[in-house]
Amino acid sequence: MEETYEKIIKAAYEIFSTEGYQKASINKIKDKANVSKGAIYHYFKSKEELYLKVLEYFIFEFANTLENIEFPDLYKIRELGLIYIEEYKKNKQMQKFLIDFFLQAMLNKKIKKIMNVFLENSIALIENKIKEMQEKGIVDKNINTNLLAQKIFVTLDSLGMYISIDANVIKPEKLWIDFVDNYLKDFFNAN
Amino acid sequence: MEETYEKIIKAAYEIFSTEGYQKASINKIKDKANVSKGAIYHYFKSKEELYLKVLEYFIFEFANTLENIEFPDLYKIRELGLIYIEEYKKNKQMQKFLIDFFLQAMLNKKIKKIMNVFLENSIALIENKIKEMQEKGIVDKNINTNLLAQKIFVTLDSLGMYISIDANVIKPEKLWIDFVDNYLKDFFNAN
Amino acid sequence: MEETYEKIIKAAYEIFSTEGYQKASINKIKDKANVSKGAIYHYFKSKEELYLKVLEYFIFEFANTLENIEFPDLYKIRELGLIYIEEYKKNKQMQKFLIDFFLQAMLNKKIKKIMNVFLENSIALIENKIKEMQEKGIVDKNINTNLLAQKIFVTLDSLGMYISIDANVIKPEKLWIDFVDNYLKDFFNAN
Amino acid sequence: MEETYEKIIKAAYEIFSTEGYQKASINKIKDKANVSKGAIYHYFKSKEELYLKVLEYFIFEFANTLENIEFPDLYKIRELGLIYIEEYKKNKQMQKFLIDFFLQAMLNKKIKKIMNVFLENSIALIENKIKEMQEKGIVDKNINTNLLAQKIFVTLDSLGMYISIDANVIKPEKLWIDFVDNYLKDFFNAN
DNA sequence: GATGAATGAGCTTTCATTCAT
DNA sequence: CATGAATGAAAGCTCATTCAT
Repeated sequence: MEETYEKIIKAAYEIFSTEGYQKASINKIKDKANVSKGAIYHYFKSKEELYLKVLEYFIFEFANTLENIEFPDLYKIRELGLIYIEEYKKNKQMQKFLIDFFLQAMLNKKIKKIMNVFLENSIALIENKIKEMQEKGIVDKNINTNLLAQKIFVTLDSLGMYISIDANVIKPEKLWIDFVDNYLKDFFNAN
Repeated sequence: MEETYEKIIKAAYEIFSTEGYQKASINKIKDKANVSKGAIYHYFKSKEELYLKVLEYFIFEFANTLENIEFPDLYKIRELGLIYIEEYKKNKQMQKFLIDFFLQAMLNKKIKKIMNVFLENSIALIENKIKEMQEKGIVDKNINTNLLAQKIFVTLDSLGMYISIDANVIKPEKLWIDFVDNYLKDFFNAN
Repeated sequence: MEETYEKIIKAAYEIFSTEGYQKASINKIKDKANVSKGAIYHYFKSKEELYLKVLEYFIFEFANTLENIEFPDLYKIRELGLIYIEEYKKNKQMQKFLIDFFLQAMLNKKIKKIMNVFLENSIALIENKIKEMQEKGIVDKNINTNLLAQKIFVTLDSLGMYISIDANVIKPEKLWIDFVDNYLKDFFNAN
Repeated sequence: MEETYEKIIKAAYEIFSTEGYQKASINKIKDKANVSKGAIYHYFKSKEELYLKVLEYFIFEFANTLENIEFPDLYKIRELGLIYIEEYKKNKQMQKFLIDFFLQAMLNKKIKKIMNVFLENSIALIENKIKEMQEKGIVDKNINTNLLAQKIFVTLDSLGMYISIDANVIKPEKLWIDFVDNYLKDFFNAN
């Protein structure tokens, strides 16, 4: 059944995101998924391949979430950021997975490639949203949409990182509000 | 001799920063350091303790570098950032080490504590530089120096991360110049 | 297959009884059993657990042997003791295992518990034999059967110990005959 | 100074008697003795030699204790045994050391030799006490003094063993009283 | 599809011992 | 006399992977 495949992917995602790729073991994954070791090797030829498939799943979910976010106006963006930060504080798992994804990208060329595609897609998605807003006249037509998208992505990404390690010197909400008010607002048309 | 201790620390730093904490093995470290396994365990009671000592060493070096950087004026800051980016592209080791430091901070409470101290100190150092500039009249007296320090640190840190994974969608130089010209310049007094 | 499990138990019993728990190594056991290290850890989660399972096996065998011994009359008991001493002199392995079992019981609470159960069962077995003899009128009806059982067990156990270290000042046969003639005979009914 | 030598012997005795020979490590001994590793190897050429010297020390102390015990009459012997059992219940260290001594005697020929000498001397000491009592007319002149000495030694030794593992099926006091009243009394002259 | 027995390399760590100082 | 740095073999154990069933 395809059920087994999905059970493995989900269990693997959980273990990878709590332990990191290296420390995660096939044994823990099989226990979490409640399948046999053989079942895992039936669907995935190695731990690395399993990780790559989990990355695919993660990236797909991530893109989906991103796609469904609406950026109607500057005020809403500020609100959304704060909600997103709140979410992060509750669920640090995704951020753990992401940071390990970065680390593995440094150590493994295949993963580096996937990371690049992931970044490209994420930024393209944000850029598209910005372009839609340009068409609606919300955002200034003369700006470099790609650079703005990069900026937004990098800002959210780095905030998430500091949240996930409970860095108490870094104040994500303040940085976010500052970012929106002192930076983003310049690209929005006054209404 | 203290020589052996330092040889181990330096070799460990190299191995940890190329392989990450989990994948790094005492065997590889001993080979790199050209010492015996026993020598490592003579100085460090476990792999974890060795890592903690390497962190200390890393943080000390990092603070030293930070302290010696001069921020005379906005133009120079822009230049310095670009040089720093160039350096990073050549030597990705430190950034790899830093990202693994983040990951380990998520998985291990002792390391999380050290990470917090590291962030506090780094931001305090930057804040001091900004205060000096305020006294010299270079920077606006009314700004929140701590938030600005956070901002600078977070920006440099996240750029370093994307550099180290050769993320080609992210253009660190452009983001840096944009950051200086559209954000930092507001805090500087016009001359 | 169950075969492997048994091969490991038997090899482990041999190594444990010739080297003692601490000196016995998984490597020696795996070589003796002709299995891989992984196979051992597939069946037993640690060296300690393996030892506990070997204890189980040993205790089962011991109880079996005890149960099959017949104590028809005083004369036969004296004979049986001598045969048993002769057996011991030839095969010191069991006694070595037993003495190490005692030592480990002092150092490890789990083993101490097992030792207690082992002693209880052994003494209960002997006590039952004595009660049967009471019913047949061979043994005096008024004696404390439990104390007598303790006495017999302790005597045999301590003799075995001195045999296994080839203590030449201790004469097990003489002590045994003395025990039967000067102590046991008082509990038997004259015929 | 000779002080160091003695500090090592005493620390080694403590560690050997709490951990057993195999598990005891030179490191733990040096920490307990508060001396350097080199100091240990200055006085003892190996762990084995150290153990042999500790055995010497132990045997000397044991003989001393034995020698100072007085056996004036049967009633006192019974009392003494009970006191001795009480002592054992409080301090199990010596018994632990003794049982490990037995185990090591099975595994190592040098230790086996020492064990034999130890047993010979202990039994000889007891035998001498019995002979003194014979001369005083307390004990029957026609008995086999050596066998009686063996009997007493074996009984006390085995009781100590069961005490040290907290064997709750074995009742040392009852066994001792039984031993005195049903066995020993036959060898004493009526008064 | 799925199981889990089995492998063996490699892991971290301990340890008795040596030796220059 | 005494130190403690250094060694390297061997310990218990983990783990990704293979494969017969």
